[in-house]
Amino acid sequence: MKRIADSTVRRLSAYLRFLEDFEARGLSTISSDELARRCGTTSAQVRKDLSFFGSFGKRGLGYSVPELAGRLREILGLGRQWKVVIIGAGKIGAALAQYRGFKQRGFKILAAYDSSADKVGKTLEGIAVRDINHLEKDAHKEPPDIAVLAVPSENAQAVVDRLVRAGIKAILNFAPTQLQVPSDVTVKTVNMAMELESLSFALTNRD
Amino acid sequence: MKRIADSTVRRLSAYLRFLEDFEARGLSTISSDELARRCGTTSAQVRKDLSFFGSFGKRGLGYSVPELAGRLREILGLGRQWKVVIIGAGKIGAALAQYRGFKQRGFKILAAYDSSADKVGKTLEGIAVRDINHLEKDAHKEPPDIAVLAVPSENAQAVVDRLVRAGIKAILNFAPTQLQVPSDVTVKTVNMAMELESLSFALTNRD
DNA sequence: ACTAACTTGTGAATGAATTCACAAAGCTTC
DNA sequence: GAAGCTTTGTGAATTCATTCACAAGTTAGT
Repeated sequence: MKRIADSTVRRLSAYLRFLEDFEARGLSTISSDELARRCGTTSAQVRKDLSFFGSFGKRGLGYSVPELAGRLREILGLGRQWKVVIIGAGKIGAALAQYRGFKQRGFKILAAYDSSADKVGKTLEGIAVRDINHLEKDAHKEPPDIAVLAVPSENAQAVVDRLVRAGIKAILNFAPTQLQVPSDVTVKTVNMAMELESLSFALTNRD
Repeated sequence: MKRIADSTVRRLSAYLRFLEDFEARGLSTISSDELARRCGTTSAQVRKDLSFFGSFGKRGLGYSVPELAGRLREILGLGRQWKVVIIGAGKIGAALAQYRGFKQRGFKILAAYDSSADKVGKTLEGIAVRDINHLEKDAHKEPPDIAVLAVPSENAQAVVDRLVRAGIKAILNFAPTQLQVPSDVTVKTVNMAMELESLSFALTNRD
């Protein structure tokens, strides 16, 4: 299959979110034009994005909302349950542990890990905080698919090396640092500082 | 000035973060090649990114670390203090209030706002939680530059409309929804669900 | 002062993503 | 079943971003 751009995947995700709202309101079809308006893009873009995966619409009519939502879930790999571990039970880790979106979208949090003695053994929103040294053994018993990395920048690369050795192929990184991983491991970085600086740039350089 | 791509701005932000580390270690010059390696890009990309704003390096030698860091701060608009308000004192709002990066980068949090009676009047990490109905009056006295939006999706657009009317030109949005704003207002959206779904897609569609 | 080794800055070339534009196909009305 | 209105799917054209490649400037060694 042709390589799909990251920007395309992000839009598919936006389309799905909107379709789920739309479906809940009982509406059964939608045109690329309306979907585009609601998701901040253009109808041509919507159709091009979908065309990479097949043709799901009816000319003259539009798309069946439940069918398109189902196709998008399938494309995005949301048909199955993904197993997630959270690394780092500090402030960000704790905030993530209570984030509802994981369960809603079929992401199951297996455990959180930390190295500090005053966190290990506690629970965060029903999630056990385990000693980071149990990571490899636990991962061997029940391999996680995704690791959410919420540790200080200084430790991030060392933890990533362990995660990679433990066989993890997908990392959501909250540490504001560039991570080195082999090419079969996918990393997405969420970086508040970067977003704030983009806004600062935009405010500074507007006409 | 020529329009600068968002991807460029995000890289500048990454370069700056790295230069600050590098400077703290007492190193005084760096080549585009090393900067690129540390930030996950190429030397040509580094030089092209910088060339939009001037020429800061010395041929044969590289860049002065403190000078380049200074230029980047200037370009990114970090020379001044930006005033920030947080809208929504729920879990995400509370997590953001304690985020150190704001102060570190010169972003001053003026206040948090919420509509629920059991939050208003409390403080979050030394930040007053005020009634959302005071927003307009407060903004008139001391106009915020940036609003961080941490309210439920359902309310997000209504709040944004108020923010826009109050004169705010930059919004960092944590609600997983597409916001409508006039073209002179910049929005950056941080969307966990989208990142997770990108990872799910990558795991599902790898060769 | 000359040579060798580096490294920048930048047009030109390439590659990637978005937009255009229109034929093909579906519905509705008469 | 024909005319009129709608909307998809997709090559072609365009716009945007990255990479190439090299002249020009700098340092160091002899």
